[in-house]
Amino acid sequence: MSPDKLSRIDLNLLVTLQVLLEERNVTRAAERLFITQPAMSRTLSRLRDLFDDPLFTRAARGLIPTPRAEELQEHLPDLLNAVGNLVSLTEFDPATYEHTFRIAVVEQFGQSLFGPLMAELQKEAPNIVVQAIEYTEGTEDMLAKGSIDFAIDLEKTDEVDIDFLPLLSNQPVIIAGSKHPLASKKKPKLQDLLAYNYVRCFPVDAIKSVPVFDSMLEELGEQRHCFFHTSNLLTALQVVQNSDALMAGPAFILNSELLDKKLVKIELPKELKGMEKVIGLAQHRRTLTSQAHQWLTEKIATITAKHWVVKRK
DNA sequence: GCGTTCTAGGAGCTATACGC
DNA sequence: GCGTATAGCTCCTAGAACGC
Repeated sequence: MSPDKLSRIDLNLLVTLQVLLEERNVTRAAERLFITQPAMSRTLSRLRDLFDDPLFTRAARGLIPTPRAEELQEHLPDLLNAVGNLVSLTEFDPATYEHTFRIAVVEQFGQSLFGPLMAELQKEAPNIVVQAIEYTEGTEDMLAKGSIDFAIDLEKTDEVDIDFLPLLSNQPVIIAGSKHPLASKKKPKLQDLLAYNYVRCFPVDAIKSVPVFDSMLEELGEQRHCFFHTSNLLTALQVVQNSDALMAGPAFILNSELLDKKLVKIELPKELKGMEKVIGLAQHRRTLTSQAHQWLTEKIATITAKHWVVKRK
């Protein structure tokens, strides 16, 4: 049935039909619903128009349902219960809540987020499913259209319908192989860093988005040469480990177990120190009042505050 | 744009006719 | 006689029209 036809159906008609089917008597059905017998008779008339069926035939005592009415009687209780549940469903309970959340995230961040997040969800909200979507150029549009729920974003958008919750300030770190010439240099200069190739670990499709390190260099009128692009952190670290290339990433990447002794952190030159970018959680405004989204937002904020702090220097 | 008035339609009421 | 259907009425509400 089309939505316009559906909109013409008065839900009260179905409630009345249910009572009529139970009582099989117009007068008693009217008493149960606190209306007069003629009013109930008129409602029955409207029900007959709606279903294009007499629904009941008169008998010496009360009414006898037609086959169509008996058929409706099989479905009405479940239907009315479902409507009742829909209306009264106001309390969010993570233990029973069923939903699939889609979160767009740059993999470097996803590495440190989804492990602890899913561990908590498994315990507290076992019916919630999370789909991690790779951050791309179209992520903002997807957020606006509702095809994703959240995006771990590198900067606040100008889009008025997108809410941005700051999670942490991010100062990138430079990773290199342990035998890299800069590994032992205590105070490398900016030009020292720019003399080497870089591995760009960032979504390859996000052409217009600029990694934090690149935007910092832009502010200084500099740029780096990236000779390898990948969105896969493990692959990126493998390339760094087996070449003299450098890689810039968020500071909490130092917590990653993927960083073994074959990789070291390079000191940032003084020009880059103190230049930070805020990473935040973006979501469309229409989900701000959703208890489930609020709950997950708090979880993500708590986890990032706990796990995105650098433990390893 | 906002508030007031008018109007049409829906729903319930009483009284009463009709059917089983 | 009991229960249902209908007629005619009133009341309420939403939308349109109008004036400020």
